[in-house]
Amino acid sequence: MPTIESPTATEAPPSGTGLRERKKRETATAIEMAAVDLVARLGLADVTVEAISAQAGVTSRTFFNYYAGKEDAVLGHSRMFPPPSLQRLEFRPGVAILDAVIDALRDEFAAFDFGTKEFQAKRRAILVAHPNLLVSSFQALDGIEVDFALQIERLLGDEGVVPAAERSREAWALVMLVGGVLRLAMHSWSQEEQSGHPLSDHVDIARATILAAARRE
Amino acid sequence: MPTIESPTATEAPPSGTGLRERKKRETATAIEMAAVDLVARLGLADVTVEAISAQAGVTSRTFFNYYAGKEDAVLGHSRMFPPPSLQRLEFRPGVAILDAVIDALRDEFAAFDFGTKEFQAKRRAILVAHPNLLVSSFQALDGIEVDFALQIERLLGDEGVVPAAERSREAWALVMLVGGVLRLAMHSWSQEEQSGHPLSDHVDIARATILAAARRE
DNA sequence: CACGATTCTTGCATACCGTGAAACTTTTCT
DNA sequence: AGAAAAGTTTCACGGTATGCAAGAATCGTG
Repeated sequence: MPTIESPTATEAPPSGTGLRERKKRETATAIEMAAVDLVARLGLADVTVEAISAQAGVTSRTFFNYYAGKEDAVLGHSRMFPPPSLQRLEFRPGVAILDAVIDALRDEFAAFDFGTKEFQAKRRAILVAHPNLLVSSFQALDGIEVDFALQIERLLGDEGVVPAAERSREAWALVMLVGGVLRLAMHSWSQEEQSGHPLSDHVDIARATILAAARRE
Repeated sequence: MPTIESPTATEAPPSGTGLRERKKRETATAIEMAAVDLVARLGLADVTVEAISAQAGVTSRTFFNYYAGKEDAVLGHSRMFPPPSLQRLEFRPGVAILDAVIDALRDEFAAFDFGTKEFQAKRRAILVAHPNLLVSSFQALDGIEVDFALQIERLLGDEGVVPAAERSREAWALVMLVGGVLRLAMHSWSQEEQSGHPLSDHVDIARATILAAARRE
């Protein structure tokens, strides 16, 4: 081995190790910043991938290696980094599955609050001007819902309340509920005047609101 | 008046009158049929707009007059005919707003069941192979959600239960709930083996499932 | 039915999108 | 240092989507 091993590094470093990984992250955020900046100033339609790439200092071909299009770049959904998964989520008695799933997704949402206040404000403005972007946000990220449904079905099995025959339908219902909660949270977050509460607060309120609405009927 | 009035036609015919309107509908369904047929056989990626247009007997330029892309053509979301609106929906005491809204959208869903059994089966197969299409289906149809939220807010005002300050949030929560119900219905409909129950049945089941899931927490 | 007005289709031109393949550069590992 | 792995660039290409102007079909009216 050439260099001295970093201490407590026997465990495989999952990310952030090495220059390569760091540069990848830098490129990803550079593109994301450029995309948010340009789209906030000119509008989604009047910004080309080429312009974003130029401002980020890469070729447009590289852009497409990271993001599938402007929309994903604005939202920060890079192809290079895996989408969230519920694989490691375990059932805990006393914790509602809906809550467990939403909590598990908090980290993903935290990424939306990264950067300066100005940056967040720009992104919020974009989401106000282009509400359709919210749809693809944290929902239907290319089959992610299927994974979610399977994992939730597994949790339902561990819970043991819902009969096996109903679990798939029930799991998909929960997926749709979670999706609704997250989208509502994104909506109120984007509508908020000035930079206010973090997204996680909006998630809590959104969950309470949707559950209350469902119970009112 | 040039021609003899058709009997019982004192009421303004809202649609389907005239040769022009009929031809428009014919062209729209011709494109839709061609799109579903080709995509079912070759897959979404291997079908070009040009191929769909050719099979439908129009130019690709005309195709784009009717649909924004293959996806919309497969789903039957034509630009020529306005998306559903809740403008005319009125509050009725004793009828839950969620139910009223869903009922009002039934007609749109009926359109999904049109055509031969084979045609419906083809479309179901497409939706199984391309679950992402479901996302854009009856949700976020280019700002339709904003209209929905406003109309639901109006209904909430007529109902008079929710305080005014909470109505917007509540309305959006209902929008997300309705969206979840419709998407769940579409999902189970598309997953169904063989041509089975009409979509409206799936809507009823989906609504019950989601509300039950929300109440279980 | 004949006329103008409206509406839809078409063809052309154009810009952008998104991907594959091969050459080249940078990082990693030993 | 040198080979292997990973990332970027260049080039090429087909598909997507829209604007515009000319032409054809339909509608309303006298």
